[in-house]
This record gives sequence, structure tokens and C-alpha cells, in this order.
Amino acid sequence: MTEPSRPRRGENLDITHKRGKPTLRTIATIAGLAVTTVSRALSDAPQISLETRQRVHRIAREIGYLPDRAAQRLKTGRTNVIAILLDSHEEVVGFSTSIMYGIAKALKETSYHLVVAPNFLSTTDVEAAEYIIRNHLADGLIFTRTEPLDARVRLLLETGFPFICHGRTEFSTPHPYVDYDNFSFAYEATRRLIAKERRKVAVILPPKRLTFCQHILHGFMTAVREAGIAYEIPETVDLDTPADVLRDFICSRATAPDAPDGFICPGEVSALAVISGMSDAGRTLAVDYDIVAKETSRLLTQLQPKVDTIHEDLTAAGEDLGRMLLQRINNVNLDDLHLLLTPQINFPIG
Amino acid sequence: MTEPSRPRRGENLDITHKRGKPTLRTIATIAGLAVTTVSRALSDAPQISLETRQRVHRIAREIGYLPDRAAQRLKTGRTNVIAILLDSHEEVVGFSTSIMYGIAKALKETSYHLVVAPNFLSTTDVEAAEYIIRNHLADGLIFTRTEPLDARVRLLLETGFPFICHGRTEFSTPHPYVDYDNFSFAYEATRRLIAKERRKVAVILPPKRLTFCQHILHGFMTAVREAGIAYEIPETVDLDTPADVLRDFICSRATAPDAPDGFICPGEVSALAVISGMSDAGRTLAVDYDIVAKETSRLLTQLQPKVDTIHEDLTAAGEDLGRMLLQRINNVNLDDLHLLLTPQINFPIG
DNA sequence: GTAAAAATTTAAAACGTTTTCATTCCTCGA
DNA sequence: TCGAGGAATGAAAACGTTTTAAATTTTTAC
Repeated sequence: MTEPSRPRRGENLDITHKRGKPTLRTIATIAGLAVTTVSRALSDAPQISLETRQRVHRIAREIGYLPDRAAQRLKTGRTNVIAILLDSHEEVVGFSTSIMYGIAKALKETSYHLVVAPNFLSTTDVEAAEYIIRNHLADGLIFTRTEPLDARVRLLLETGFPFICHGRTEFSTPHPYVDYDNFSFAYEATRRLIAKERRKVAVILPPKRLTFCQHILHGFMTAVREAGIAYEIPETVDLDTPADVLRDFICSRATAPDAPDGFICPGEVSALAVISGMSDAGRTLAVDYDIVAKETSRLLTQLQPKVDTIHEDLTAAGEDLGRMLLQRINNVNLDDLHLLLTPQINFPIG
Repeated sequence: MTEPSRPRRGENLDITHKRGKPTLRTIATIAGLAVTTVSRALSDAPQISLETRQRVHRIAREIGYLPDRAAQRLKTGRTNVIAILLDSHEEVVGFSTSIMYGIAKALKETSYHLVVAPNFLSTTDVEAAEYIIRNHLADGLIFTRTEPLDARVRLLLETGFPFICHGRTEFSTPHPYVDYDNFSFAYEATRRLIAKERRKVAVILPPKRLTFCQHILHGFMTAVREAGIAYEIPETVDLDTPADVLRDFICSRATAPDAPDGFICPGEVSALAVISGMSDAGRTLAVDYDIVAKETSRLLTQLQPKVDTIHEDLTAAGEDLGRMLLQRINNVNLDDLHLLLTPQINFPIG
């Protein structure tokens, strides 16, 4: 089985160079061409004759040639890798997995691979990006949960390293991003609660430092002001608050006379926590209060009584992120530098 | 800014070779040594004098030298990468993310990186593994959801490629794995339902082809037989069944006179589906029936009324997977080739 | 004081590509 | 008939490291 394939029918060329994988030299020997020519033929360079090109391609296929990525990388300086900064906050509900899945989808037919760079490698998240750049670990970078003046964006803009982020910033320099229309999410969610005749709505906001917190707040406030309804914005908890803490907070708040009877939850975990907390306080969903939640999975749809949800398709986002980053890396002019994905509303709007 | 840094104070050595990143040659020039010596000094080879070694290390640090991974890889044949086959079935509840997070943790202080290889790259999952090996994309491979005679394991054993899997197989050849004690999970879960005086228990099994399906079945049957209680094993649905389908199935089943009043759910989604389905049929959790579920997140713990859960720590599993694979790659003798992780039971056992 | 042995250091080749520059072989126009 | 110009191919250098084998220096043994 590991026996070296014996030359057949008088064949005696040194085809299997060092009994290892076939290289350009192997093909060159077989075809009676120079390595240079083979290299050119395989990369479909224009000056190679059609006949040679086809012959080389055929031989390569027959002997199962695969280019050595390390050699290519050493020579060209391109890694054929894109990296994603994995945020530890997203661990819970498969946020990152969905995005990665989408990215991988976009990379499918290309020569690119996806590597995962957890940001706990360093104290700050900028350092993780720096690490990638300095070690030349990738040709492009993807990251999530942007801040208005995101240090990672600043660094990457400065160094000119190709990147794209999931979420917007407030930098004037244009850079590519994919984002979800969180304004619309919050606006429509709030309007839904109002339509259900709730008299006081509350929103669980993401951590204040994140850009999309502002968008949600804006959407929420717009709907609230339009309707002139009472509202509440809890200050001591947010989307990253551990579920049990959030639950206790909601429970204690629920007993007050001016407690909200409508909640916007921008995530599955917070929605469950709110439901539990209210339940602890003896409040019943759909009777005493309502929730509109954002879901990135299909988890909440299973709940009973049914929670109104607005879906965020993270796999689609990942696919766009990957596609756009590749274009950026290869200097293809992006048709659109920015992409704003539309919320998919799972309840009747009127 | 991109102006070449002018030599200062009479310095005139060609330190910045081609105005680029420092290489071994840069250090060699500064130290007045041969490249060979520098290479050896940095890899702490024994024959280099202590003084030289320290000096080289100091210079490397000062000028911010980082080895070129492509060159190292080309020369040594080692990629410094380990790959994980991402399974599309695990998309939902962040199964993979947790494992990846753990792996990344194990890789933290090493020179290794984690790349994600989605298995939809190919028609079969063996092809994804083959792809990795043939393209020499990694030094080691991790994958999940093993089958008793797993084709991936067979391939990797044949080729001698380093790997470790999450889940057992039935191959006689010893190979490393990390697994969760699904027998105990199912056994304890079933006993819990029995302790709660349920008269007929049902289990939602994983797809039959997966090894851990057998373990769960075994644990379930053992407890059932010990107690001599009635049981049921739905044949038309499993853990991978879409939540809404499972929900409908449970609902229709619930109306029959011999319907089960206790459920083992080896996952969050199935637990929620069962709860919804029973609810559709007018059955109330903790009153008409009980559930014991496996959770890999902290999602179910939030539910009301409280579901009994047994936790599986996937991040810990990932950490072990990474650690053990590294040992394997570097031919360190594994203290234990096999690791069986203990279920963490979140209810009183008696 | 010298030869052998040990301790350091070095030169050069190699890994498999891509790329620059040169070469060969035509074809064509004068 | 000859040289110009183009098309196709090739030789060789380079990317930055590791490794083999050799050279140099230092130490040890007599």
C-alpha cells in the first residue's frame, strides 16, 4: 500500500520526486516543461499556449497535484486566510457559530479559509487584532459588536489592513460593514407593544458602549414619542447581564405599582429571563404583560404562550461579511460598501 | 511616515532588509552572527553558548522579530494549525461555539491556531477530512458526533493523521477521544422521572447512527428495567428533528390514553419543543408531566416552572480536546487516551 | 607543547512557489 | 535574405526558515 508505485511500460522518469506529494517539478518532468511554464499554465497566465495550458491542467488533475499553500504564501505574502475575532460575550446562543457558518459559506468556492482568533488571547480586543496583523495571520479580519469609536476599526484603518465589521461606527473614513437594522427592530417591536395596548414599555438595552445600543434606543424612543406612551429604561441591567441577575431584577421591579407591562428584549436569553422574572412575580405572559424579542435562532418561537419575535439572520450576515471582505481583499470595487439587513418580523404589522 | 528610518549616530548597518519586517537575517546582521546561529539560538538549541543565546533573544525582542510562519511551515512541514470540522447540525444552540472556545483556550499559550472547516464543503463528512489532509491544512483534526464505525475515524487511522474526536467509536484500534457520559445522563434522568412517580417515560433519542444514541438508550433502558416501569421510544422523531415538527408530534401523541408523562430530552431545543407540544395539548409541565433535559447552555434553567436539567460543559470538553490533540501531535505520551466527562446534575439525587 | 576531543559557529542547500529577465523560435515586412 | 517584433518558453533568483555537513575555536589529555 505504501509501496512506491513502480514505473510501468518502460516509464522511468523521476516522477515521484522524493516519494512525496507531487509538486510543480513533478508536472514539469512529466510534461517536459520548465517549472516556470507549469506554474504559469496552472494560474492561466495569458502568454502560455492553449495547448500547453490544457495539457498541464490535465496532468495536474491526473496525478492529483495540489499547490503547497506554505510556499505560495511565502512567495506571494498572501495567506489565503481570513480571521474572525471571537467574542466571549457571544458564547451563549450560538451567535458566532451562525456568523461563522455564513462566512464559511461565502468562502466555499474560494481558496480562503477561516481561522478563529479568540479575543481572550489578549487583555484588550485591539491587541487581538494587532496580533493578527503583526503575525500576518490573515489577509483580512472580521469582527462584531462595534463601538462608535471602535479601537479595532481605528487600528485597522491606520494600518490599512483589510477588514469588515458587523456593526457600524462613527468614523468619517469610509470602511465596509454589514449591520442589522436595529432601529427598525426596536421601532417595530415598540409599536407592536403599543398596538397591544400596553401602557408602559421597557427595553433591555445592550451595553451602552456598543453602537447598536444607540440604534435600539433611537428606534425605541421614536416609537414611544410618536405614541406619547410611558416608558422605562433600566439602568442597572443590560443584554450582557447574567440571566439569573436579570431575572431577579425583573421580578423585584414587577411588584412596583408603575411596573412596565411591555418589554423589548434584543436576545433570546434576556427574553427568557424576563419571562421567568415576571413569572416569579406572579405575572402571566400575554395576560399581564407582553414581550417582543429578537431571536437569532428559532428558540423562542417554541415558547407557549407565543412570544412576538423579530428575526435576525446571522448566517446571511456572515455570508455577506465573507463575500464583501473577499472583494475588499482582492480590490474588487464593492458595489455597496455598507449593507443594512432588514429585520424579519414574525407578527402582523398594521 | 513611510519614509525609511534614517541611520542615527553613525549607525550604517543594513538592519532593515528591504524596508520590511525583521527576519533572521536582520538579527544576524545586528549581532554579527550567521543566520544559522540565530535560528538555533531562538529555538534554544543546546549547542549555542548561553551568552549568544541570550543576546540573540534580546535583540529579537528589541526589534520586534516574529518568525515567518509560512517559511517555517514550508521548511518543517508543520502548519501549526489544528482544524475542527464544523457540523451543520450543531448550528442551533452554540454547541460548536462552546467547543471552539474551549479549544482556543487550550491553544492559548501555544503557537497553534484554530481553523474552522465546515463539512458542507463536501458531500460527505469524510471528504471534508480528506480535504484537510490532502491540502495539508492542519497538523491535527477535531470533530464531533461520532458514529460507531465512523468513516472519518477509519480514514484518519489509516493515514495516521493526528486527530481526536468528541464521542466514542467501536474501533479496536485505540485512538484518543473525549466523551460525555451519556449513559449516566440518561440513567440519572430516567431515575429522576421515576422518583417523581411518573408512570411512563419517553426519551427523544439522537439519530440512531450516532454513537451517543446507544449510550443514552442504554442508560435509559437500564433505569427503566431496574424500576420495571413502562416506557416509550418514539421512532419517527429524533434530536435533529426540526422543533416545530417535534412539537406537533408530541402534541398529537399527548392526546392518546397511553401517552407518556415523563420525557428525557438530550438538548435544549427538544426540551422546548416538548414543552410547547404538551402545552398545545393542554398538558401542564410539573403537573401533568415532567421533563429532564440536557443543557449545554444556561437556557433552560430560566424556564418556569423549573425543568430538571443535567449540564454538559462543552467548553471544558473543548479544552480537553485541544490539550490532548496537541500532546498527540507532539508525540507526548498521553496520560489518558480517553476522557469521559461527568454529567453535572442540577437536581437532588437520592 | 601538541594532538585529540569537545564546544561553538558557519556555509550552503533545501522546502515549493512566483517573478524577473533572458532566450528561443516563429512570422512577417522590407 | 535579413532583422524586427511577437509569442512561447526557460533559467535563475528570491521569499525566510531549518538542517546537514563542515569549519573554526576552545578545551582537555597526555
